[in-house]
Amino acid sequence: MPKKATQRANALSKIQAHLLKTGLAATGVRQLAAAAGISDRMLLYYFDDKTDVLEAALSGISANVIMTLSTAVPPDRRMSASELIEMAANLTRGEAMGAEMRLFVECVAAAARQEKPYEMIAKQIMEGFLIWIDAHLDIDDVAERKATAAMLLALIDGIALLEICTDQVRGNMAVEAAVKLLD
Amino acid sequence: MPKKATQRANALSKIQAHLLKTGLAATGVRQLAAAAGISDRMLLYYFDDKTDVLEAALSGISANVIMTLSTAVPPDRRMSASELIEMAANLTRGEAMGAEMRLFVECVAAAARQEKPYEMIAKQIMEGFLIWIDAHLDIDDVAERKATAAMLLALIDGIALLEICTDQVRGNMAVEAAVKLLD
DNA sequence: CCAACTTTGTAGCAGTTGCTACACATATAC
DNA sequence: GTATATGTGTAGCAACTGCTACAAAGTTGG
Repeated sequence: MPKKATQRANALSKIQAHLLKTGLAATGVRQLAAAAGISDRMLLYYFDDKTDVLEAALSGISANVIMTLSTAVPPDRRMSASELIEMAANLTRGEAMGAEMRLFVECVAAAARQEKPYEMIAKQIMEGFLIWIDAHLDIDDVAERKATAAMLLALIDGIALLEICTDQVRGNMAVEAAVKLLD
Repeated sequence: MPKKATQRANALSKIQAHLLKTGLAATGVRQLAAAAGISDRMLLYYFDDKTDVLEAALSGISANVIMTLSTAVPPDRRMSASELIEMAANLTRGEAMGAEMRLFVECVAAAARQEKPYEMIAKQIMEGFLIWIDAHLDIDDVAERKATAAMLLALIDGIALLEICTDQVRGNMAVEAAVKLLD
């Protein structure tokens, strides 16, 4: 059996934990290797290069995010925009996905400057989220549902941004205002 | 007369243009100096260090953003949330502030990892925006107005994020849905 | 005109970056 | 058992980072 593959997987999960905890601040090969508990030499033995590491780690996290979303709500469950925003806010702002959202914002920023592999990852999470919202929105008209989904996603992402810059209080206010308005 | 001060100011404006065009991707001292058309040696003669350069440049841009906002709408003009979101979206997504918003997102991401001086700048812009929204919202109840302002700001920022990751079409959809909903 | 001060170029340091060459070990294949 | 593939440590390279020492040139006040 290929020892390489299992050790690669092992390193990967440690690196994902590291990224979720510290964000994209420490993404040097030596720092990633240290987080995985191995030498940089071995990190680059398990992976092609730095981009390969980050791509694997982040797309794994992205998959987890989608997974978390889809297991949190039964696939056939539909709800109003008001209910949905409340549920989404609870998920994204709580322990379930708080770290992921922060990391996601950093990916989007890196995507803004066309850095690899962040562009792809940011898009992936964004699209996954959009599909999830769309699937659970209780709106028949397709165009209206898609537009509402885009708006709700913007709202969720914006609240994450708001909380990074200010505090959770302001986030609460925004969520409550949105729930009340949409109700 | 202090030649240093004027040349510092000159370098600063060129660096601001550079940042607005290329984002935070090229913020090395040599690259900033090149953007200003001077040697890195001189850049660090006009400024204390790299942080000093970025702080001066970004806080200047931040001031411009606030200025743009306040000159775009007469100070005593109040409007509904619907009108306001439409106006804000026009400003932030158009030529007036598009580049600034992208840069702002990058600052927030850098702020998320507590990098200097981005934390301060991101907060500055966010607060300025919040004040502007609050001042023009036609809602009497203070708590409700503050909550609505937070929500609208989240919406605007979220739309910026959405457009970075996907496209302007999705941004349009989100804006239209928001305007219709708030109306 | 000379001394003091401001401005500028050349060169480079010490640290980090992503990555690799080389050597050696261990395991597997025949 | 010998050859081939897989794994791992040591060392280091070339490019880059922010920053600075040194020296020379220009500018100014007396």
